[in-house]
Amino acid sequence: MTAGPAAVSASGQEDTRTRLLATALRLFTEHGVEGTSLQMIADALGVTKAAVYYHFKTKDEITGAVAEPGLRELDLVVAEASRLRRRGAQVDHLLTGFVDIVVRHRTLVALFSRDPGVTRALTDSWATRENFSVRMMEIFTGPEGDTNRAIAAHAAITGIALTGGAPQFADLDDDTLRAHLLDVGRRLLGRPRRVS
Amino acid sequence: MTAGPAAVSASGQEDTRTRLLATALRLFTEHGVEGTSLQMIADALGVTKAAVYYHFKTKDEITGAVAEPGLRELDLVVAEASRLRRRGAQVDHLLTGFVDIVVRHRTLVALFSRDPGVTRALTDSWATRENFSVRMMEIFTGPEGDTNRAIAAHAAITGIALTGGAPQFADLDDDTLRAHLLDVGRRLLGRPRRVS
DNA sequence: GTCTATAGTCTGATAGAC
DNA sequence: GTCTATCAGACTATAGAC
Repeated sequence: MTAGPAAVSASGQEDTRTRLLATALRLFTEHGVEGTSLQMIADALGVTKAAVYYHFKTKDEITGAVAEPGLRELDLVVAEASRLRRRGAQVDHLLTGFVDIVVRHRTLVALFSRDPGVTRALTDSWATRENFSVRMMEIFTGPEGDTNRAIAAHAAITGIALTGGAPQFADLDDDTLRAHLLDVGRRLLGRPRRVS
Repeated sequence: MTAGPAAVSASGQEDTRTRLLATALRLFTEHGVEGTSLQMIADALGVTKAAVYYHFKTKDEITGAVAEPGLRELDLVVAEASRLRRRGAQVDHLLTGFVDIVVRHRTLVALFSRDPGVTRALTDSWATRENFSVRMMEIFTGPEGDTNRAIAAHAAITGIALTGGAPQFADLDDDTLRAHLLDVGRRLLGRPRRVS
């Protein structure tokens, strides 16, 4: 008996929950959080609305559960970067970590980079998307508060997130996408680039 | 009697319509198109829902009217760029034109760069946001179909649009914002940069 | 664990008075 | 040109059977 993630006693439950979250993410990406109803999620899963409510008490809870893994990883990477001594190392660590999260989650980071519905749903449970944005901007921009750097950093974050989640690049394998997104970040943040 | 735009015989009407569109844009930016109800628009204007319906038959019509001026200008700039002979000139014209539109409309371009509700509302009347994205990508990326260039171009478009519409840069005057956004575009598209 | 049935609210939209 | 009043339908969410 190989223990699955968080080894559930009864089988199937964790699977339905996972399928539900994957379906919700897909629909959220396609129609936006506010544009996606519980009915749409239920229909796509082939179950009823009430079945969805068995797994999650509210729609906001679904939104939170969809966003959680990405936000958790992002939180970790930002914290790690903050602890580094040299600023160049901070920027490099945050950039590579951020790009890696974008690539592995694809549409998810793009979703909460742009959807007001996600922010609204998470204002209580998480410290808001804006908080991540601010902390990342501080590291990328540096203490000087230079406007040009701030705008470049903002463009890097949004550009990487939305491009990594764009459907037209969905076919690219992780390594290829990661390399190109890193290149985007290095250009905008003024970091040394590898051979392209 | 100085003729206003499209000189309306009765006064006041054009003004209410303009106020309505400005209010709608603000709310759309804040809550997303699907997250904004006609009730919210009416309340913000201090009128009733029925008063809103006097000016526009449907919500989609409001969305279309909000997006129209930006899309019209974008369409023009893309067409102008296409007619140029040298590829470098095409890229430069499209970049400066795009940045200029972003700066003058601020939140608007960010809105239809990211909100699925806008795309859905305009699938009939306009040839869809995707069409603009494709045409811009063709010019920015070039005929070779290089993946690195395509990703850089996509990041440039989304990064410029979302950064230009970001609330944290709303205080910057047009010239400053334009210069920095141009810099972002030139870095990503590999165009020569002026002195920073 | 998934269902039916339904409550209660809000939506976009219409008709018609002023 | 803006209002009141109202519509049918969709929404989130709940209660309780199986």
